[in-house]
Formats: sequence, C-alpha cells, structure tokens
Amino acid sequence: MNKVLNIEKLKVSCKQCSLKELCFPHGMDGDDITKLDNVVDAHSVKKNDYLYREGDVCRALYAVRSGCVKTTVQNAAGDSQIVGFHLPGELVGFDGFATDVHACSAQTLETASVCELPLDNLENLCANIPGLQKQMRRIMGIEVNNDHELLLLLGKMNADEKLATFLLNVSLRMKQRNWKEDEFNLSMSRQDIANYLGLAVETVSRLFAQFQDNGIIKVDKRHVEIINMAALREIISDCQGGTQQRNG
Amino acid sequence: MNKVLNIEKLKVSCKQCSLKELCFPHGMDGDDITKLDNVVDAHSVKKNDYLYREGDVCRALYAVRSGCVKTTVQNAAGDSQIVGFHLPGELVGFDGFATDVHACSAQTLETASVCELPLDNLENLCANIPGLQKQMRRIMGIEVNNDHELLLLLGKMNADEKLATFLLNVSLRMKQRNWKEDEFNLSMSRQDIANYLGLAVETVSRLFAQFQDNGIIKVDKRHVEIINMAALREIISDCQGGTQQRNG
DNA sequence: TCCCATGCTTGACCTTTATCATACTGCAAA
DNA sequence: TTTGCAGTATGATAAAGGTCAAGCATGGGA
Repeated sequence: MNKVLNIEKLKVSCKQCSLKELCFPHGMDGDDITKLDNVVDAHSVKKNDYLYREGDVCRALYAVRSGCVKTTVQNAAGDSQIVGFHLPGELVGFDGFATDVHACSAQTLETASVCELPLDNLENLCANIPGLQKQMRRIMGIEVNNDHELLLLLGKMNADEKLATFLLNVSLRMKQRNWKEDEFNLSMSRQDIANYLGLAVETVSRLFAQFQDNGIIKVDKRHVEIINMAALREIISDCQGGTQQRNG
Repeated sequence: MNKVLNIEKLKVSCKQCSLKELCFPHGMDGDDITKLDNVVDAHSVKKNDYLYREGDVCRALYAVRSGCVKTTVQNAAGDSQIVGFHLPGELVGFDGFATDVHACSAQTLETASVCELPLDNLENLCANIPGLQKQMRRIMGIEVNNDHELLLLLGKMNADEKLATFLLNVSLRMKQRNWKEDEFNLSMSRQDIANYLGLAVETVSRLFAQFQDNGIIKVDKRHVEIINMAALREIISDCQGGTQQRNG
C-alpha cells in the first residue's frame, strides 16, 4: 500500500548524533564512528510507511533516529502480533538474518527518521573495526532478551500486570533517552498496545481508566503521566499475597 | 541444587558428528571443521542438571548433541516461562550475549550430551574462518525468529491452536533430524508443555484427550503418534470459518 | 464549516480456560 | 512388597477477560 523509503534523504553524521551511544553502546572511538558515518544513510519516513515487509530480502539494518517503529509477525491464519516498539537509538531488522528474508514487517507509528545501514557495508566494517562484531552480537543479544521478557509477559501475566509492565518499560526507555520518565506521549494506539500485550482493546481501555481511578496514572488519550511509580511496580511484583501461581 | 557440568567428559569430533549441518548449517568445509573441533568439548549432563543459570557469567555456547534442554526466564514475582526446548543440533546460550551474564537458565529434561563452545575461542575462530561470523548471525537470527513465532502463539492463539502448533513444530524438527515425524516421545512433561504454551496443565491434558478422541493423534503419556497431520494443520489455519479475529 | 472515519470509552453479557478437588498410574525408595 | 510421590487425567465451578453493542471525541478533508 505505502511506498518504502523513497522520501527525501537527509545525510546525517553519527559522530554528532545524540543516539550513537544507544545504537552501538560504548564500543567505538571517533575514528571508528567516522567509518560508520560513511555507510549510514538517513531517511525520513512517513507515518504508517514500511521500512520493510515480511518476505522482503534483507539488505540493511535500520536505526531509529526519531519517531517510533513497530515490528509485526504474521501467521498463515492471518493473525498478527506486534513483537516490538522501537524507539530512537534502537536497531531494527535482525529478523532477516536467519534466511536473508525478513520474517517481520516494520512500520512507523508516526513520521520518523531512520538511518539505513546496508548489510554488505556493515560486514566490511565489522572486519575493519575490532569490537564492532562484538557490539553487533551484544545488540542481537538484547533483542533476544527483550523477546524473552515479552514471552514472560504474554505467558504468565494477567491484564493489569501486563499494562503496568508496559508502562514501566516505556518509562524506563524514556529515562534512558533523558526524557521525562513520568510524563510522555505514547506513539501507539490502544489497538497496538492491546495487540502487543495480547489483550482486547476494550480491556486496555478499561485498565487505563482503572489505573487512573486508583490514582496511579493520569491519562488523556495518548498522554500519560505516572503519578505513583511504586504502585505500578507493586502491581507486577504482587505474588497474589504470597500465594504461588499454579501455572508457573 | 544440581551441579553444573562436572560429569565425565567425552571428546567428540565435529567432523563426524551427524549434527554438524544443524549446528553450523552449510557454512564450513573440512578444514574449518577441524579448527572447530579443537575448541569444542563434549560433556554428558545428567537429567535436570543446569548448563547455566540466570545470573551466571556467559562463557560459552552449548550445542545439544543428544537429549533435550529447556531454557527458562524468570521475573521478580517468581513466575517463570519456558522460552525454548532445544533438540540435538541446536545452540543454546545466546541469552548471555547482551550483558555477558545469562538472562535464562538452561536445564536438561533428560540425560544429555552437550558440546561446549567457549566464547573466547569462538571469537578467535570467527576471525579466522570467513563465513563463520555470518553463520553465527544466521543462527541468532533463527533464535529471534523462533521467539517471534512463540510470541505469536502466546499472544494470538487459543488453547487447541497452541497445542496443534506445538505438535507440528516438534514433528517438523523430528523430520529435520531424519527421525519419524509422525511418532515420537516427548521429552518434556505436561507441566513443561503447559508452561511453554501459556496454559494450565489440566488444559493440556484435556486437549491431548480431545485430540485423541477426534482421531487426530494417539497418545500414551509421553508417546505421541500423529494420525491425521492435515487435521492438526487445519486447527491452526482455521480462521473461525472466514471471520476475522477481533484481537488481531 | 461541517461531515465522516477512526479511535477511544463504557456497559452488558458470554466464552474460554484457570482453579479446585479428587483419583489413577507407575516408578523409586524403604 | 509396601509406601510415597510425581505425573497425569477428569469433573465441577468460577473468574478473567473477550465479544458485542452503543455512544462520544477528534481531527483531517471536502
């Protein structure tokens, strides 16, 4: 439906990018970053456009510079599951590494700026920059661990624990970016949140209302203010008053 | 509780290992495999012993040679979720790449033989064997994609779809190993299956009974025979008679 | 400016699956 | 052999959350 990455290009320098520590954390000196600069291409991507779709040949990784990107898997029956919301500084595209064909689709939630890292260049770079290879492994390791956290959420948590976990996760990532950790605008719809958490939209809507009634958050559409961070944490760590879960 | 990897060692040769195509598929010639041989150490691991635990420093990858290994994540509340069952030829341990500390625990379901690939050796090897690095990325990509499939299962499928998917997945992996695809012994308990699929044990038990009643499988404790493979596939691809899912 | 589509909310109801209870099986230790 | 225990099975009940229905905002386009 939407075109893929054919909007205006804007050349960007990794060296002065405030997100470089998030893309390739504490791994590279100034010289190395210059090398990286040479292979990186930044694009602006319109809202709801795709970086790539399931089935596309995997030619590049994508670093989100601004905006938010969701990645989605689909099955034969037509169900689809959001497997990640990617904020500035995060890399997207590892789902293409297994077969050189993307197993996910990546779509922007709002107009975004995305750095494209062509894989063939990246491969050369890895050979020339000692440590970059290890960084890549580290970043893929983070991806694996994130997925595992989401598995735990989907498999073992009930609705309010899911939403509390989600809000705390967003809050943490805001903090990592030196934005407000207790007040932010969600870039995803209720529908997207519901899909991501394995819930119905209505349930998500009700939970937002409930959290607000309990004085834990203040919410107005996509604007969220966390009033009582501790209460959110308590929802998650609440072991049903000390009772063990059966399905654990 | 159980000791870690201190049983008898048995030196093994990758060259003559029937699983080498599964560990590092179509990537290496005879010479390369000799190099790999030199860094691989095979151990026998008793049933229920751990290869590593959450929090352990990540020093190695582990290739399952025989038996079955489950990997598990845990949260603060004490819930734990099985994120993978690993059959012979599969690599375990990528969960330690992000922080050099394992984020999962890996435990055998039965007495197993496991090849240990120390990471420092592997790193050298990657520098010396062109293509091995790419193989590593490919294998991590497979891990990511597997996790995504499980996310889809946990997020969007109902109980019978989950079990059908599970059985077909096991069947496929049996076939890949040139074992019978329609008759096998599960190495995991009902409890483990339930945990993995995000269900209660009772539900799993009931579904096995139901599938048997419908003539789809024959099951006796952990021995499973698939009678009607097509019916299993139908359970999954069944879009509720063409109706769209709401929570999709 | 109005209109329509999309997203969000809220209420009523119902289905799915978890939970609880109980019993059976088979292996392993005493 | 007996005993105990972990794993499995199955029925009854309940709760969580999905589904259906209806209404209210909101914002972009005519």
